[in-house]
Amino acid sequence: MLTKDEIIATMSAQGLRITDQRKTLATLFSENEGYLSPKDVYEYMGKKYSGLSFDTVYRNLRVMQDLGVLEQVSFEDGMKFKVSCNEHHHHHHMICLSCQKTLPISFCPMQMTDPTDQFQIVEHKFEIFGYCKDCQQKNGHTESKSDGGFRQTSSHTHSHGGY
Amino acid sequence: MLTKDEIIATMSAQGLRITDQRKTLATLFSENEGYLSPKDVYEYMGKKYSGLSFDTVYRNLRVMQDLGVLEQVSFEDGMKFKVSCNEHHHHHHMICLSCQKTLPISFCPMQMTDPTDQFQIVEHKFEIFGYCKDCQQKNGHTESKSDGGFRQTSSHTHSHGGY
DNA sequence: ATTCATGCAAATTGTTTGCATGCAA
DNA sequence: TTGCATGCAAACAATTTGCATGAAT
Repeated sequence: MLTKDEIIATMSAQGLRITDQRKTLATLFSENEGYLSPKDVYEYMGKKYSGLSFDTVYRNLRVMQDLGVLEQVSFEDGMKFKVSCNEHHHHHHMICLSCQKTLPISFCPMQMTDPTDQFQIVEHKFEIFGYCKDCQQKNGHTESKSDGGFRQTSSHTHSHGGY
Repeated sequence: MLTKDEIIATMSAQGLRITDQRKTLATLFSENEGYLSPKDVYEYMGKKYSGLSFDTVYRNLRVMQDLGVLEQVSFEDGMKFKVSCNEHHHHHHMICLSCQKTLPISFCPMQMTDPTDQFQIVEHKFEIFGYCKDCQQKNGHTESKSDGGFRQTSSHTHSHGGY
């Protein structure tokens, strides 16, 4: 993941001004491995900046995502942001359903071309959801399938069959 | 995919009333393999029902998704709905970036357990995006990576490397 | 006849935009 | 000092809710 300094350096290199808010944003995202909603960010920042406005949060999130220091992902309950990986090789993610931490995995199932040849493949998505070591211990998530946590999209989420 | 009659039968079996609008919804989704936004549905239905209101569309989409006859997926540009697959085995999807048609694929990359053993795996998502045969011919989508079509989430969408 | 579905209006929430002021460079 | 960043207000879009009426059972 990008560090705070890498984030700031990138923004500065692109001609953006390094305001105090943006420093705080860089810190927040570099120290938090999970996904954050605009509201999460607003509430966190609001503790430090009394007159904070939502539109500035949105603007900065947008700017940082355009710059590539943040990644934007749409979840069922809206858009969320996380700091970009700086790994330059192709990789996928394991996402914790409890703390939303994401771990990169280098395994990619997409080595083959489409066996049916029906499709011109452009891109793919492969994500694993579960509970990370920390959250397994903290919350005793040993039952699995507890529906409490959020989850990305509902596509074929209904459990037909094992994994 | 579920047929119109299967959709209606399911709704009826659950005690829902089969109104004319709901019949039309069943027809619309059973005859359309792609994802539809609430607005898409509203506009289509509006042609037939002059006084149609948006909230009824939302209510029916919600009801049908709760019943399991529709699947709801969050895209970058909002929620979309498609008729459920009635295939009961575990499977994944290839989604056309042009017409949004979805084809089931039986290949599942998730046969192995987590090699790093860091994660208690609960579920996973594997989706392939591209252009189906029809759209390749119609639109000459041979270049690939044209950014015109919609695309689900932006997670590791930035193209670093091949597949 | 009962109960649920619908339309209407309004409320809520999420997000964007225009403009004047303030601050980083 | 100059232009971008911010706060404020307002616009806009997506979605939900309360209530009275109408239709399916």
